[in-house]
Amino acid sequence: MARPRKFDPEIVSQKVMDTFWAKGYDTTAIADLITSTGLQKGSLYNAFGDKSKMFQIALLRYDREMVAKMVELMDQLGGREAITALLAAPAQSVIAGNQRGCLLCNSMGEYACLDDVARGIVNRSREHFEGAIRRAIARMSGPSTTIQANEVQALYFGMQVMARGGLDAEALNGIAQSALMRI
Amino acid sequence: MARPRKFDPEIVSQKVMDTFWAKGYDTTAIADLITSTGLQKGSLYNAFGDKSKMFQIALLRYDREMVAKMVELMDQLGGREAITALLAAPAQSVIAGNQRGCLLCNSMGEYACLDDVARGIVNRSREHFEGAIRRAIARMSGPSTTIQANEVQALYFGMQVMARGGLDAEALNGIAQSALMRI
DNA sequence: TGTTTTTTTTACCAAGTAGTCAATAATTGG
DNA sequence: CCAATTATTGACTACTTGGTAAAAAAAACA
Repeated sequence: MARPRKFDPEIVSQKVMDTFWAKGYDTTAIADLITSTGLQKGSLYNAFGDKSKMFQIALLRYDREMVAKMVELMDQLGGREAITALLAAPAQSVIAGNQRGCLLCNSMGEYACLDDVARGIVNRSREHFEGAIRRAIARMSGPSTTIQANEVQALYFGMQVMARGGLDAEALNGIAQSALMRI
Repeated sequence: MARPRKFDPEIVSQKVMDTFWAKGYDTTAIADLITSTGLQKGSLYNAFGDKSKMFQIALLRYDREMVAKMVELMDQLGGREAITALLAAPAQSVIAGNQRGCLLCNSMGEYACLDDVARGIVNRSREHFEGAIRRAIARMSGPSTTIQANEVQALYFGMQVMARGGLDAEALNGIAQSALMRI
C-alpha cells in the first residue's frame, strides 16, 4: 500500500557497479552515480544508503556475478583448460574495448581507503576466486602441479593491472601463453 | 641575491613521493602534502607547480630511486638470483611494516585519472623495469628460458597488489617459491 | 642602510564533496 | 474518496577540494 519504485534495482545496482569498476571507490563521486543511473540523489540514498554501502553492494554484485561466473566456468573445465580460460580473460576484456581491469583487483589497490566491511567482502571474494584456481590445479595432470593457487591469482591480478595500465591484448596474450607453457 | 629556501627540496620531494605512494594520486589531498612535508600551500605550489606536476615529480623520483635501485641490483646478480631477489621484494616490504605496494603498479591502477605526461612516465618506468627482467632471463640457464619478461612483471605486480590488499608475508613468500620452482 | 629578489605566509575563492530534510507525488487498501 | 505509506524531488548544509593573489619576511648586494 505504498508508492512503487520507478526504477529497477537490479539495473541500477548494475550501473553502480559499472561506475565503481571504471573509476574506483574514491574517485567516483555521487554525481557520477547520479548521471550513470539516472536517479536523483535522494532516491539513491533512500534505496542504497550512503556511498560506502553503495560500494559494498557493488562488490557483492561483482562477486555474485563476475567472480561466480568465472568460478562456474572454471569448475566445468579440465584443470589446464580452466587456467587457460582464466588467463585469457584480461586480453578478452581489452579486445572488447574496456580497460577497467578487475573490480576485485582494483579494490585491493584501494584497500587503504576502504572500511572494514568492504575489506571483508574483498577478502572473501578473493578466497572465493582462489578456490576455483585451487580446484583447477588439483585436476591438472603433469609434472608441475606444485604450482600454488596464489601464484596463478597473482599472475592474473598483475595482468589485470597491466591491462588497466594500457598494455595491449597482444602483450597480454603473450603473458598467458608464456605462463601456460610452464604450468 | 634573494631569499633562500628554508627547506631541502630533496627531503620534501621524498615526502611527496611517500605520500602519493601510500595514498595514491587522486586520494592524496594537497592538505595531506602540507602535513607530510611541513610546508605551507604557497611554498609547495611555488616550488613544484600544481598537483599533477607534484605527482610527476614523485613518479620520476620513484623511477630514479626505487626502480633504478632494483634494476642495478638485478644487473649485478645471476639471472635466477635476480628474479629471486625481485620476487622477494613484496614480502620484504610487508615484513618491514608497509603495505604501500609499488608506486608504479599503483599508478597503473589509477591510470584512468592520470594525464598524458604522468602516463608517459609510468610507461617508461615500466619499460625501464622490464629491461632488467629481460636481461636476467637472458642470463638464465636451464630448460625454461622461454619465459617472458612480461610474465615475471605481471607476477610481481600481482604480488604487490595482493600485498596492498592485505596478503601476509608468508603467503607472498609462498608465491615466490612456487614461481621460482618452475622458472 | 636601502633596494631588489625570492620565499613564505595568510586569507581567500569557486567548485565540488557527501549527506540531509522537508515538501510533494504516487500508489494501495479501506 | 480518503488515509496511510512510500518514492521522488530539489533545495540546502557543512565541509573539502585544488588553486590564486597579495602582503609580509628574509636574505644579497649596492
